[in-house]
Amino acid sequence: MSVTIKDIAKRLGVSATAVSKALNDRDDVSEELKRKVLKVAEELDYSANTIAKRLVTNKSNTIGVFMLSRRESEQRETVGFQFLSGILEEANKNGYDIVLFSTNSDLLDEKSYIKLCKERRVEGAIFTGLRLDDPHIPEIKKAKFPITIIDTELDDAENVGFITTDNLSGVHKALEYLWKLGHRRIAMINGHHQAQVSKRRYQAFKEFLTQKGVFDEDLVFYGDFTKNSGYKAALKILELNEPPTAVFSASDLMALGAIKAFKDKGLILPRDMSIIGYDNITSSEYTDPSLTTVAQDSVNMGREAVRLVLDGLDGGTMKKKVLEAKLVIRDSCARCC
Amino acid sequence: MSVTIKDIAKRLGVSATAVSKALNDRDDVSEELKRKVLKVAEELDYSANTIAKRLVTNKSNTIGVFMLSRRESEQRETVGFQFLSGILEEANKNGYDIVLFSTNSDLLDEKSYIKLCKERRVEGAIFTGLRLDDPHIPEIKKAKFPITIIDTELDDAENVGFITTDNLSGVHKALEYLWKLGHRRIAMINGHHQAQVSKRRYQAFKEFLTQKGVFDEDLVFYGDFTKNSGYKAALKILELNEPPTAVFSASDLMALGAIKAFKDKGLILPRDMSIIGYDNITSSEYTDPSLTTVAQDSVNMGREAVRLVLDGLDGGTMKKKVLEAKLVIRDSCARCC
DNA sequence: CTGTTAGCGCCTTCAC
DNA sequence: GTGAAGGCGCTAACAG
Repeated sequence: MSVTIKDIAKRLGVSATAVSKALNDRDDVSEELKRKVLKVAEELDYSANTIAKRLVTNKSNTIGVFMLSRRESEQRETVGFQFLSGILEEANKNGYDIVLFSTNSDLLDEKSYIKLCKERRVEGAIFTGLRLDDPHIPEIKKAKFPITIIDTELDDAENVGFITTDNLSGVHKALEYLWKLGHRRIAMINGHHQAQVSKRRYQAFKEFLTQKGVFDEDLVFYGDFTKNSGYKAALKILELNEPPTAVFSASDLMALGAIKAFKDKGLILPRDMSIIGYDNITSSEYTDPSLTTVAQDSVNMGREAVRLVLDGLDGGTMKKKVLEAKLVIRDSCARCC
Repeated sequence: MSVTIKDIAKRLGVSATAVSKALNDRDDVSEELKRKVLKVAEELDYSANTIAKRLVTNKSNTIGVFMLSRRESEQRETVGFQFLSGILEEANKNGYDIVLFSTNSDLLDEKSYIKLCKERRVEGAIFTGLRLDDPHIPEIKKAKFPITIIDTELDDAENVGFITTDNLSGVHKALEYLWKLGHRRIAMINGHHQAQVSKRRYQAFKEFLTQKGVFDEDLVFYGDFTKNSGYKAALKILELNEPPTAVFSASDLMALGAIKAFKDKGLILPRDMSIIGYDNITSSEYTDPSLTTVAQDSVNMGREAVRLVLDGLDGGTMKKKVLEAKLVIRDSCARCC
């Protein structure tokens, strides 16, 4: 079949062990043998069999990555890809392979995430797009290997860490900005309840405006992170007896839908309505008006997610890490009234 | 350590062989034993060791996916993610794992793509973003396992297939549309020469306009698929003594850059300039004016890429598959003059 | 420095 | 139906 260390050993008249050691550059082999082994390996076009190595060392050098809720979170096209870039970069840098899993696939319908991980003996896992109503959450909490969840914090889970951007300060920055522009009546288009960020952003929204003495529950609307749901929410906002002067959307995609709705209804933006998004997806730069939004460094979040897993592998308990959110000011907000 | 089939065997007082057969649902074991084995497996929280299985069966059930040129092809954020979605879906459906590799990582700097594949014993591979000047191409051509390259066709490579959308008809549809709107002086913003699609789209562009008798090499400009390069190309276009009335861009991202340049220079779009893109990235829907563009079904391309690999595994020679391109008409083109 | 022995967890023959 | 023996390719111990 394929070339193995035995073939190299035979060719050189030494033992397989010696070849193994030489290939792993261990210091209990002579430099000369190393050279010879490398040379013959080259000649025979030898490739190490990672699978055999993983079996015998009982180490898979693999991190499983789950990209869930693909369908409903269209914005993940941008953000999800950036996560993945960061994850890949950091994992490969540390000698780890990434095995990717997705929802909407037969594999996941039949087997649980954790089962999938165990069978492949992945050393750690990273989840994105996890919903709070996911039936596998109890199992995730009990996992015996380190897991990082992006944007969702689970309690009572020893081996589960999480990484997010600071939703509280992100939302506050956005509102502070609107406040300084003179807006006092501010609506929110929130995401669905199954995303933890929705809760966090809502809390931050409520906290800020309550402190200012102008919070109004009737100005909070709900979508599901899709563009269309943002569109619908915007229409409802316009039906209000006393519409707000500004809208804060919990995601860019919903903000884009809202912008479309406002324009369709004849509003001139940002003159007639200020709007601010969250995520800084690529498209937000190209809308008219371009969208002011709260940005997270998604590539870096991916990197950090891997680092947290790696730390967990080194024996630490899983950490929770919160990155800074940044306000990206573009053209979708105007001074009020 | 972890639970193995031996543990199950011991518990039931049978041999490991019997357990193995039962777990694999083979027909030379009694139904009763199967039931018992399954029950005990559950009790002991047994997970099959995929690694051991792969070693002994000499089958990795893995497809390697390479996402190259991340940096320079920003548009891949959208398109790349869609490819990946399709790949994942189809691979998982067929019981294959996806191992992801990326460029800009130490792993790839040290080892060749093929070496990476061989070591992991992947059964097939899929490449996206491959550049024609990639130093590993000769090695890819000689690969002993099936490979699908998205959007790039390699000659004299037995095990390498490719999948693309029909660039010829895509470009012709775009130009036909402009032609019918009365445009006769049409410029092109092409991508860099290291992408095969650039060559194909240029050929199609040249062919169409030559046939109409109005091809002008001086109206062909080059970018590198980035937004900024589109911006610069647009500026050059405006410096022409006799500027065109329409621009065909080989990518949406460059088109977006061009739109910005035209607007910055005070043109009213599409009145003063019609522009048409290629790719149908998410952002193209949100620009002002929204971008008319040639769309490819990237998710389906991903699926097809996997199917081609799977076909190759079944013994066929690698096929080349061309999907239909579709013109998505939005608001960036106007009737000429 | 090098080789011998043993075994990772599983599956495949081939007896019984 | 079931089990014993052997081995996938590699490395970890230990002995020399």
